[in-house]
Parts: sequence; structure tokens; C-alpha cells
Amino acid sequence: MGASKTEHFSEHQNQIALIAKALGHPARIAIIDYLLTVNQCICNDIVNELPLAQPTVSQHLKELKSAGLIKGNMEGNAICYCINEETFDVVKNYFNNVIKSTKEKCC
Amino acid sequence: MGASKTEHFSEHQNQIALIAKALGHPARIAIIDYLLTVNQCICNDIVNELPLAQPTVSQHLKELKSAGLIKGNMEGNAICYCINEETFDVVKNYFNNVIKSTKEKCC
DNA sequence: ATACAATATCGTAATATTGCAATATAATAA
DNA sequence: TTATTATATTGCAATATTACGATATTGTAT
Repeated sequence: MGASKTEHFSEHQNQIALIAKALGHPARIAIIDYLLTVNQCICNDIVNELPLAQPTVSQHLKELKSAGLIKGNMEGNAICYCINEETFDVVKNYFNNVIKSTKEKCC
Repeated sequence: MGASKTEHFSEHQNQIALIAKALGHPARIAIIDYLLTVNQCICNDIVNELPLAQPTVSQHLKELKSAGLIKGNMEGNAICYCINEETFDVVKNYFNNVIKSTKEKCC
């Protein structure tokens, strides 16, 4: 087939997978990194910062946004993007919980 | 094109993206969840636990393993898989750092 | 209105992922 | 040896992702 069988998994599993998938590309990690370095929200500068064409960056931003990892607001004819802390909290908690739940090594 | 331009990004960015990508599928999150519920290492049971055929599960396990998220050891003719805490620590630290570095909201 | 700047969308080619049947491999048991 | 069990690999079809040129959209300035 090729399509993920999302319907067979729990909502939480799908949620974590969706967020992780959105972060599963170096360009998107680079965008997050960049948003963290500038404490003001940034718009077009991301295009100049990355070695990718404008439509490609736009597409990556769209995916980060649809996963809830960033927020974007119109500001004149530019768009102001920034980190959406709440979604990062969800995965942060997931990973903290994995570590906490991991028992002693067995292999 | 279609291939990711990994060479343009930092090693750390590629590392985080690679791990996130491996977690970007609900079946693989389900495998991790399952490994956490059983405090003994588990082998074939994963196949019975998931709504996927054995070759598909085998493939998902391979990806989790190659991303360093799980370890697998032969044990007779079965294989014992378990969480590799070290790799989870890497992403845990990444997310904790993102939260810590996030300044006040601006959008 | 016209021009310009910032961003998004469309269309398309290259590549990667997902899923599984069929088959192969490897260890153990009879 | 032969059978059985557990897992991996191969091959292939369906689908998704990545990247970008061309073009559209939207807001601001003149």
C-alpha cells in the first residue's frame, strides 16, 4: 500500500507521531533553531537563512504550523512566525515519561 | 528532486531530525509504548500486539534500531528488543532546551 | 491604478516510505 | 535429518515527501 494505518493506533500515539514526523527533517529543525536564536519573531529572514528556495521554505513552515509547532501572524505584508511552546511541551512530556518509565537494561 | 539536502545542515540538526523521523510513525510509537509496558524485553510478541504483518513490523523495528532508539539481542532463535535510553536522552535534552530557550510570546 | 515586496499555491519530477506476499535464514526441537 | 518457530530480506505496488520554477495572492508604497 503505502499509506499509514493511522486508524489502528491510539490518538496519543498518532499525535506524538505527527509532531515527530514534522520535526523529522533537518530544514525544519533548522527553522526551529533559528526561531530560538532571534527573540523577535521572524518572517522572510528564514528564507535567507536556509539553503532552500522560497517555496520550499514556505512548505516546511506550513508543515510545522499544521503540526502546531509554530504559530504565524500577519504583520503588514510580512508574516511573523514563532515557536508554539504548548506543542513542544507535549513532546517534552512524552520523552520525559519514556525516560522515567524505562526500567533497568535487559539486553 | 525529492531527496533531503542533509549536507546543508549541521550534524546536530541532522541527528535530531533523524531520530524524530524514526518516531514519526504511529506504529513505531506503539512499539516504544509496548516496550515500556513490559519490563522484560520482548521479541515476537510485538507482531501479535500490532495490527501489521510480520515483515512490516520487522521493517519498523529495523528503522527504530538504525536510529538508535532500540537495541536488539539474539536470545536463542528469538530476538530481545529494548529501549535504548541514551538516544532518548538526546531528544529529551533537545526538547528541554527548546522550552528553556523559548522567550516570551511575540505573535 | 501601478509597482513592489512577502508569501502562498500549483504543477511536476525525483525520491522515499509504507505495507505485504513470498521467500530466505537461523536456531531449536523432534 | 526434518520440522518448527522466529525473524529478516526481496520485490513490488500504492502513496507520501522533497524541491523548485512558474504563477498567484496580498499588503504597502508611490
